[in-house]
Parts: sequence; C-alpha cells; structure tokens
Amino acid sequence: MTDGGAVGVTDGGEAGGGAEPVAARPLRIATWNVNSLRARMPRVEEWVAEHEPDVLCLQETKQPDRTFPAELFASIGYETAHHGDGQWNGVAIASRIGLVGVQRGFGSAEDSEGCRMVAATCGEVRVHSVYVPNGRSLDSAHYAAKLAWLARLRCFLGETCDPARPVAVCGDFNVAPHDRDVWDPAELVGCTHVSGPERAALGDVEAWGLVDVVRALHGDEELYSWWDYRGGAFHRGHGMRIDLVLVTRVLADRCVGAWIDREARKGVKPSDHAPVVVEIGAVGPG
DNA sequence: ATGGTTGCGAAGCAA
Repeated sequence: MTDGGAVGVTDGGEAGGGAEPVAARPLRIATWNVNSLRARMPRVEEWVAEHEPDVLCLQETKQPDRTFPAELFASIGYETAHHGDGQWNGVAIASRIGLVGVQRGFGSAEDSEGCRMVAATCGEVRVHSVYVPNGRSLDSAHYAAKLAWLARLRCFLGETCDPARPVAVCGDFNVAPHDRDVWDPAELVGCTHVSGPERAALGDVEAWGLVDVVRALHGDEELYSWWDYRGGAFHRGHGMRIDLVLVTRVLADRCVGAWIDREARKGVKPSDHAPVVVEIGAVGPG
C-alpha cells in the first residue's frame, strides 16, 4: 500500500511584506551504488555535505537492517529507510524532506533475488531505490532472473503508482540502455548489461511512463556511471552508464539539471560507481 | 595471457 502522498516542499513559499520572492532551490535527488556502506560511509558523509541532496538512494549497502547507520544519517538531517538482510545487496533511501509510506521489496516471491528495492514517499515524490540483479552471464540462471526482476518492477509500478504523478525510480539497473552508454560496444558483444533482452526489459519499465532524464538533458554526450576497479578502467575511460534516475513526465518537465559526479570515482577508496544527480524545479507558470 | 581490483569474511565468491 502506498500513500501516493502529495506533501509539497514548502521552503521559500510566498514572499510577504514586499520582499523579493526567494527562488525555491530545486529538489535534488541522487542515487549512488556505494559498494558497501561500511567501507564507504566516510565518502558518503563527505559527498552529502558537499552536494546536499534532498533525497539520496543507495545501493549495495551490504549489511542487515540492524547495522545500518540510521543514527548517523539522522545526525546530519536525514530520515532513512533500509532494506538489507545480510552481507549482499541492500538498498536504502535517505531523505531530509520527509520519508513516509516505506515499502521493502515487492511483497512477493519474485523478490527472492535479495533485498533490491525499497520505496518511500519523500515530499511530493514516490521514490524507489533499486538494485537490479547483475545477471552474471547470458547463459546463467541469474540472467533469466534479472529479466524476471525487471518485469516484476514494471508490474509493481503499475500496481502501486500512477504515471501521472511524481514518481522516481533510481538506482543501479545493471543495464546500459544504449550502445552510446558503453565505452566500446564491440568489446561487449555477448556480455550482460548490453544485450537486447535486457534493454527491452528496461525499455518496458520506461514505457510505463518514465524518462531517463540524465540522457534526455545531455544528447549523445559520453556519460558513464560505473568503471571496473581492474585494469585502470576509470583512467582509460572504460565505463558504462548503468546507474539511472527515471522519473515520470511531470517531474521530467520540471528537470533543471542532471549529471553524474565523476569526481566521486576519484580519490581514496572510491566506490566503483559514481553518484547520479537530478534537480527538479518548483512547479510554476514557467 | 581466462588476467585485473575491491569487499565480503577469513577461502573463494560476487561484481
């Protein structure tokens, strides 16, 4: 059950007494596969302090709920919802604009691939943090499970959300939507993340009513969100764009910025993924 | 050249 809440973000608001209207800061939604929150928490704290997301979706926290650092997030102003049951997978949402109506998993047997989805209403937006199964290889049972999981996500959205309302589906999709989203398509023929069935399954999710806003705002620009730790892949530009923020049209039409923070892939003990950020402007006459 | 790196947990497995 979701509340589909319509709680507005009310910073700014009416400017009274003849003062200049204060432009509302856009809503900033980010997603980041941190590849272990325990290993990455210092980097996450640093990043949050610098970029001040209103909502931050996390994937691969790699811990059970009982060790999730909810108090630490609270101390820096964020409510959190976490869905994790062990040392693998694990997803979370951190929000400083409210967090209600938490749902962990799809509530069905199809979630047996692990803790890979948590949803909550943050301000006016129904937010989903997803970690799509990797698939391992095209001939693996895990690949079939990946396709089934994406199909289940599509059904779940149809069952629980309205594409005419503000909805965001954020996370590590483990699919590069297009050949331009990988450093060398020829190198990856026969590999997961780029296969036709995976792209079709992702396309079905988007066809529910979601827009890939980072790509929408950047044309054919080279954009990657993940680089293998091995072989100097980051330095060599061998990346893929597999971390996405998908939003419904009402949000896409208000999107005033969208980017991938490559800086977060540098420095001491980085995740192999970079954060993806989108900014949603206030509703207005335009 | 079936490599390479990181995180899990304490030997390989997963990514």
